[in-house]
Amino acid sequence: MNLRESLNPNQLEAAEHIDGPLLILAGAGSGKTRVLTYRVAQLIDDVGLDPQQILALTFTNKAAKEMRERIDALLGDGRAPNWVGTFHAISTRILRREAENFGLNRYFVIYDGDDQLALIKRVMKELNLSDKQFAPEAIRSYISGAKDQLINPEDYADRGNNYFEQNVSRVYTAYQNALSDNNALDFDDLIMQLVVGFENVPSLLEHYQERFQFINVDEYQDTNHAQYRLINLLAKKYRNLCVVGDDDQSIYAWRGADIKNILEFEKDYPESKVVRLEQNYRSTKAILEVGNTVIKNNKGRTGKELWTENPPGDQVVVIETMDERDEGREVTKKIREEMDLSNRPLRDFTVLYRTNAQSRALEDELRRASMPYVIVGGLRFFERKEVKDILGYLKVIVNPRDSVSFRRIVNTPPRGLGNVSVEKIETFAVAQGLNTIEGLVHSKEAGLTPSATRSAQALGTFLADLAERQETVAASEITEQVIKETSYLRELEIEAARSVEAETRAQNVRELLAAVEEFSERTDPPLVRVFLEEAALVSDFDRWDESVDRVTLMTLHNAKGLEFPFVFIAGMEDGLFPISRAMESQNDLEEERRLFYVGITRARERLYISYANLRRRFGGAMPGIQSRFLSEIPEELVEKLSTVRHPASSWGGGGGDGDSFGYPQAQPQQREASTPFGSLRLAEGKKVRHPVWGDGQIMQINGSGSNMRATIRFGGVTKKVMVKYAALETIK
DNA sequence: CTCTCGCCTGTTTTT
DNA sequence: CAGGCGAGAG
Repeated sequence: MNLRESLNPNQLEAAEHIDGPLLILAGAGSGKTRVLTYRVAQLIDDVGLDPQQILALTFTNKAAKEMRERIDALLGDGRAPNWVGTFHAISTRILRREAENFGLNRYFVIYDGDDQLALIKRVMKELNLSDKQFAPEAIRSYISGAKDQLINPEDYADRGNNYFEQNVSRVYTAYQNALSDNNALDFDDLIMQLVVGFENVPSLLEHYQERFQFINVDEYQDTNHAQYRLINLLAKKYRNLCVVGDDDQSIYAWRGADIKNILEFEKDYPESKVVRLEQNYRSTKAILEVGNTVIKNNKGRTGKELWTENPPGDQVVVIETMDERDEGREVTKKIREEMDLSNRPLRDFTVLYRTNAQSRALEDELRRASMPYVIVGGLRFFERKEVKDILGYLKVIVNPRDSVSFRRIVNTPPRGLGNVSVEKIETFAVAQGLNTIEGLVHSKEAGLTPSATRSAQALGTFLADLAERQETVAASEITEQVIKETSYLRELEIEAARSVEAETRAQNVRELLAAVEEFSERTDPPLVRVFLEEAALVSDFDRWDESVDRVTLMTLHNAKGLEFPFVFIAGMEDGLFPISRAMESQNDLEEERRLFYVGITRARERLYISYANLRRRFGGAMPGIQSRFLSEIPEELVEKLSTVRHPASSWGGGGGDGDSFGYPQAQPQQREASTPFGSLRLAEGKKVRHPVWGDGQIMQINGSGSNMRATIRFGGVTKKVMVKYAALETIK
C-alpha cells in the first residue's frame, strides 16, 4: 500500500496522522472515504495496530459495508476491523453483550417508529389523555427529541415545561416504564441507554476505552447530542479520535443533529489537527461552481471553497414544465436523450426529490416509457404492514413480553380474539406474572368465552412450540411455519385474483421469505433473533443493489454520500423545495439550501433541475412557483428549457418583481396562503376584508404558502401586503 | 366479534 | 388520494 501515490498532499496529511484528535473537513467529492480507509488500513498495516482496537462509526450500513470492504481490499488478508458499523448497530451489539451489567435483558426487541407510536397511544389511553387533544405523533417526536438530548423522564419532568410538555412528560414516564415491561428499546434508546450505562458503570466504560483506542466517525456533522456524548466518552482516555464531516452537508437538524459538534470540535479537543479537503474529484467545474455559489448564501459555515481540475463541463439545465406529469415526461425524455447520445447505462441516472410523494408521478412516466427504475427509501420494506405482521410473530417468539407485537398478531388474521378477549388475557397475564404466550396457554383461567379460549390456546401452543425451538431451528423454518399456520400467504394469494394490492402484499411476503432464507444460509447459527436484529437496523437504503441497471429514484436526504454521472433534481418549487415550513426561519431555510447543495454535488457530469407550474397535491392543485434557490444560480451557468409555450415578449426579460428567474410565472386561479390563523385560498380578482383598510380587491399575487404577498386595491389606494401578517378574510 | 362504509385529515426529510 | 378511525350492521 503506497499512500504517497494514491493521495494528494492534504489527503496524505490526514491519512498519516496517527496519534491524537483529527478533524477532517471534507468537501463533497473530495475523497474522504478514500482517506478514511487508507488511514485505517495504514494503522493496521504500518503501525501494527490490532484491528479489533479500531472502532468506525457510520450512519448507514451501506457506508459501513463499503468501508469494511475497501479496507479489506487494501489489506488483502482479511484483517479488516470487526467493529465497523452504524451507531445503532454498534450500540446494540454492546448493549446485548453487556446487558446484565447495564441492568437490561439481552433479548430485548427493538421498536421502530410504528411500534413506538402504538405504545404511546396505549399509554395515553391508560393516562386518559385524548389523542385529539395531544397528537401521539407529536408526543413521539418530543420524546424522541428528549432522548437525543439524553434527557430522561425525571429530568424532563423537572424542566420548566409548558402545558403540552407537561403532558409529554407524563407520557414519557409511562412510556419508558412500558418499554421496560415489554423488554423493548426504541431506536433512540439504543444510543441513550448505552451512554447512561457507561456513565453508571465506569469500569465498563474503561473496558471499552481500552478496547477502542482508535475511533473514527463518518458524517460527524450529523451526530446528535447523545451520539456526541457516546463518542466523547469512548475517546476520553486515548483521544485518538478522527472525525470526518462537512458542515455544508448537515441536513439532519430536524432529527437532532447538532452542527455545533463539528464546529466546536477544536474547542473540545484543543490539541487536534485539522485538515481540509477542498479538491473535488467528482464534478465538472460548472457543477461545482453552481454548488459553490448556492451554498455561499448560507451564514455560519466554516467556509470552504471547493475547486477541481476536472473539465469545465456543460451548463446546468433548468427545465420549466407544465405540471408534475409533464415533468416526469421531460425527465424521461432527457434520460433517453443522454443514453442515446453517449451510450450510457440506466444506472448512471438518478432522479432526486424533496418528498417521497413526488416519486409517484415520476414512476408513472418512467413506467409508461418502459424505463426500469428503482425507488430507494420511501416506505421501508420491513415497515410494510404484511411484513410487520409476520415479524410480529417472530418478535413475540423471541420476546414474549413484547405486548405491542402481541397485540398486533393476536388477531391477525382474525381468529375470534377481539378487544374484550385480548384485554382479559392481558389483565390475567399481568396479574399472574405471565408473559403473553403463557397467558394464551392458560387462557382458560382468564374468563374468556369457550370459543375464544380454544382459539387462544391454539395460538399459545403454536407460539410456545416455536419459542422452544428457536435456538435449534433456522429462522427460515420458523418463518415458514408462521406463514403456513396463519395462512397468511394463502389468503393473500386468493385475494390477489381480484386485487392488485393483495398481489403486491403477497409478493412482499414472498420477498420476506426469500430474505429469511438468504439470511439463514449465510448466518451460523441462523437464529430468529439475529434475523430480527438485522430487520430492525437495516434500512431500505442498505438493501439497494446499485449494480442492477435501472434509474434510481430517491429523496435528496437519501442521496447523501452517493454520486451519479447524471442527476435530476425535480420539483424545484417554492413551498416544495424549500419546503413551506422551512421558509419562515433562517436556520431552516439554510438547511434546505444545504440539502440543495447536497443534491447539486451528487452530479459528476450533468445536472438537470426541473420545476412545474402546476402541481397536484391531495385532491387539488397547487401553483408551482419556481424555487427561490434557482435565482441563486448564476445565469451564465444555466441553460433554460421549457415545455410551456410563452408569448415571445415574456422571454428573458426581467419579468415584474425581480425575484423571477426570467420565466413568466404561472397565474393559476387560486393560491393557498398559510397564515397563523390557518390557510386561506386567494385568487386574483377576489374580494377581501382587511382589519385596517377595509374591503378591497386582489390585483396581484406573488409567492405562495407563508410567503404570499398580495397587491390589493382598497377604494382608491393600492397596498402590498404580506398575507401571513395581514389577517385578511375573504368576502363575497 | 368482524367487517364495511364513509368521513376526516394530512405530506418533509429517517437511523 | 389514501390511510386511519369511528360508527353501525350483520
